[in-house]
Amino acid sequence: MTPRSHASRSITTHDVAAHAGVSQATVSLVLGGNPRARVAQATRERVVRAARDLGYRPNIVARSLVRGRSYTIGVVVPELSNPFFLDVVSGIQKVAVEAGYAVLLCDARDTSPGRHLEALRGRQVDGIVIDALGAESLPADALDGLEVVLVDEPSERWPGVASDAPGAGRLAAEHLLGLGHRRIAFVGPATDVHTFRMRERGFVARLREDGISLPSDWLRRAQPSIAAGQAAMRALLAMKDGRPTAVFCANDLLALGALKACLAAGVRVPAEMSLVGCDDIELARVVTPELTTVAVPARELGARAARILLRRLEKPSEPHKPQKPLPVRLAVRGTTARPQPETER
Amino acid sequence: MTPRSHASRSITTHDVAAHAGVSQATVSLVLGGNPRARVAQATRERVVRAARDLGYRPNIVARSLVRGRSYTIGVVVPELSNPFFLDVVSGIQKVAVEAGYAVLLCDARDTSPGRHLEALRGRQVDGIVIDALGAESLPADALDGLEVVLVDEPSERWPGVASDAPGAGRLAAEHLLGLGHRRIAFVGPATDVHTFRMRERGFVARLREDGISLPSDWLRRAQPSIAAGQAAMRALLAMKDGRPTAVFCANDLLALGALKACLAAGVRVPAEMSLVGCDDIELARVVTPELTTVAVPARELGARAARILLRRLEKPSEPHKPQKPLPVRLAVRGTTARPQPETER
DNA sequence: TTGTAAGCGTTATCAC
DNA sequence: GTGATAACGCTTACAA
Repeated sequence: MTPRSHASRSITTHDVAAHAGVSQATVSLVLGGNPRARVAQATRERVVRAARDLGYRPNIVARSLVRGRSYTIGVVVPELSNPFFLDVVSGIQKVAVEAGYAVLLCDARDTSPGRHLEALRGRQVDGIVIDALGAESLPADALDGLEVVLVDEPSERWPGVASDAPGAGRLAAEHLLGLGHRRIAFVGPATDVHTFRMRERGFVARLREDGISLPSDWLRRAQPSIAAGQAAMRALLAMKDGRPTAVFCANDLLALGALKACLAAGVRVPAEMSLVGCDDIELARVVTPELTTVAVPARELGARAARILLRRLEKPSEPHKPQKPLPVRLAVRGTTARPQPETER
Repeated sequence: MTPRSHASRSITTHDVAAHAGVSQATVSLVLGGNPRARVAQATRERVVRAARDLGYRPNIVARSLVRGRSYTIGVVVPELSNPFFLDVVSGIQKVAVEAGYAVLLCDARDTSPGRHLEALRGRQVDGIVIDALGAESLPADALDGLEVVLVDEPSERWPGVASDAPGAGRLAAEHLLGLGHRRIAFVGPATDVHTFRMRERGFVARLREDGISLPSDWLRRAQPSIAAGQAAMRALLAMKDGRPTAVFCANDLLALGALKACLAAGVRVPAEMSLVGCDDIELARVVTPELTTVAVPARELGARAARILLRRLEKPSEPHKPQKPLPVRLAVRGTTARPQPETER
């Protein structure tokens, strides 16, 4: 006959104490995992047995209250429907869960970051990871008294991790240049996201080194979505005085949209149009032809951010030494090729 | 001079009470949102002002402890990387957040459902939504004393919501049959998921009504992933004695993989091969040609599940009246067409 | 109508 | 080593 947890009320340290014939405090000492808790071996065993027999499970809510720490962190991302952010989150989650922290996920698409932050504070989260959301532009006190780590976003106020965004742009430019392209366009998000700006900057800088500049018509702004990428590419294809032979899109979603627009318009990729994306989300290898793109280590970005956050939570004093941006690499696949020898439109 | 929250310790009801010149309990009465709290209008206003001035924010952890409810629910899904589940989750999240609940997301791919459940209990979640995960097969007591709602999974023990899975299969079969296909194959997941089994059943049943049966070679089992769909389709294409002219895949991921395999093998879609998926994830419209599929209302599924769960949390007594399965509908797009007139091979 | 006081389940500081 | 005991911030009878 195993002891039944009668679902009515759950087992507490008091129950365990009674069962083991010790005081409640002793149970807490034994089960609390406090390293410097000196308890006799015999008592310890009795307590552990009793706990196991009764199916004791510590109440984290109560622990949180007294310790003033919830062992929960919040994560705010622009939109989960972009697989890139999902990967970042998955990296965070892995590290956090292993360390005994729970993760409260917030999609800034449903609800404004400010409101998410409010809710997270109410729940006493210990810290927050913010990904590409302009933390600086939040209500000044929205982050007061909270440990914050930023992903892909610079700040002198908080620590963070980032990928090598200018490097990503350069890599894309280099690849296209190496293939022999000279008529090159860029599709970048309209939203003011630091990473995107830097990708653009690196890209343009590298082009300029080879004496190539982007006519303003060939610098399209769009929301970072598939649909917007499609629209941008349609506009590019419709240009009267010749069209580009290659396009770099600031993220894969845009590139996927651009690819779709080309195929829909009967423009062969990569024969008539080369396309380079950025992020290397799983989808990049689902489409045909597979997307040439700059791979960004999303999961690793998330994992590092989480590690930084947890370390700061454990020892708040320790100063943060800024990390080098994570390297990116070019993944050459099916959407890039040399420009056609004689195609002036 | 606005009052500063000195980051050191946050504002409590005591602070507000002192500021307003009332007792702490009164503050709780006013701010606790208790409907039957009778407080004089004047005091109420004083308290509310004080709270606002000080920037008071209720501590949900403390509230949880005393009320025995955490206002947090857990959600366990097979894998977030399948956009279908992400949609379900987003539906849940919307409803939950609006009602003041937080959501703890668990991806069963990282960690076993059993362990997730353990962690969720420790955090005193009030209830759990389990999506397509064989709740019946979990350790019997893993769900004891918890409100549980199931998505896409039958059970007499717990309430749930489901989509019309057999209907989805029938719809797919009907469409293919109507187009004139007779040589039809099926790719279904190897894992024993109820919804998938039902989709298959509905599909096969409808085929049989027209006197068509699936040769066992044409019934391929695969993990519900793009890669597996690709492999399954390759196997189908390699069949010696003629290949099917159409394939129904039990979910979109598989269909996307199948499409990719066809394009890679130079098999024209839909001219030489018709493909039907199921779920209607966003990706279905990203590929070229766009995927014909059976649309399943994922977000609505999630939203309903959450509503059922919340209702049960508010009034645990109320019996649950089983809901009708949510209807699905066919989305005819670019991957289906009449079979080629004279193609025996 | 408002204040007093008793917990909720845990941790942590003391005496014993 | 172990056991009282006092918090943690809040809700909720019950008393005033």
